[in-house]
Amino acid sequence: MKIKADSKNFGSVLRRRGLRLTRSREIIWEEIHRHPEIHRNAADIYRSLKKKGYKISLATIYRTLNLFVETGLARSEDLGEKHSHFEPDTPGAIHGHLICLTCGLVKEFKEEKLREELEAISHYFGFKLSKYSLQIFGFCDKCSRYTIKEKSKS
Amino acid sequence: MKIKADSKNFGSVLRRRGLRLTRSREIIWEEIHRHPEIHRNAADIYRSLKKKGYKISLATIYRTLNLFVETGLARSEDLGEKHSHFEPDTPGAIHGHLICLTCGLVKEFKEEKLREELEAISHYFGFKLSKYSLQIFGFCDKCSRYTIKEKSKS
DNA sequence: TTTAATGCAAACATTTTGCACCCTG
DNA sequence: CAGGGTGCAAAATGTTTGCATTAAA
Repeated sequence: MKIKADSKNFGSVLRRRGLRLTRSREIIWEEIHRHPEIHRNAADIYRSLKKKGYKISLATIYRTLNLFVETGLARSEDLGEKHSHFEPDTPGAIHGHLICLTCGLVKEFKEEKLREELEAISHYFGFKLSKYSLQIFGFCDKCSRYTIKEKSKS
Repeated sequence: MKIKADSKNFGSVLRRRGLRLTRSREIIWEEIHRHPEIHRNAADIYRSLKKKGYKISLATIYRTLNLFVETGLARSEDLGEKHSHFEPDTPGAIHGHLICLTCGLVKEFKEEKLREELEAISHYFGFKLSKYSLQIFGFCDKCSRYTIKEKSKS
């Protein structure tokens, strides 16, 4: 838990851009750091904060998350559902996701070799890699033990 | 152009499932095969067919594309825009996309080594790989020659 | 104080759906 | 000619935005 250190960095990133460090932004920042491995969507975050007694509108959640993404403080991922999922963006934390098509389990993985390979591919096609998004869909250990596959309702 | 052969397969896939081979389905099938490398969204396909004189509703386009995806005849990709893009799904054609953040150019690539690597990663985490989705965002050769980067309006 | 940030509701964009009618098998 | 397929319009979803109000700096 180095939320403190992150928070400090978070504040300075905003200040450097002339943006304000508001209570709402702090709360949302802390919320997405609480379980960074669980990539949450805007509505989840909204409900979660409401339950904790914070009255932050969904519009503000969206504006704040987008602002985090634009300033490089967070990233937005498409995990095969219709909404976006958000996660803190720590430098060098580029990774992929394994997603179970049965139970919806999401597991992060990070492979340095893979990163090098993607950079080589980009280079080969004359592209300058900026970021990548990699999702592997399949069936997790537990779910692939059963023959009957049911659709998860995400 | 082996649309003919594909069409035949297309018909039998439907029949095998007790689905009907309608004119609409044929037209949409041919349309997504016309330039399979250009991944198009539902609205594009709708406009394109309308221009050609086919009166197929957007609802049918969606229902048909979803049906194609469910039966494994096509795949749906998220290329960083708010809508989905569709492409024919030929077996073994699993690939990634390089997407230029400036001009929107989309280039497909296929790397056998990469596929093996992803399979190894899945295996390591106890996942059975079913499909994957890989997007590399960056700047294409042409666009990275200019220092001033403008946002594309996709 | 001044101007960015917020809440609210309305607007948007994309995709899905209910229902009456149509057409394939 | 029965049941799946289609068009149309309405609904559902996820996200953005205009505007008046609030609150950082």
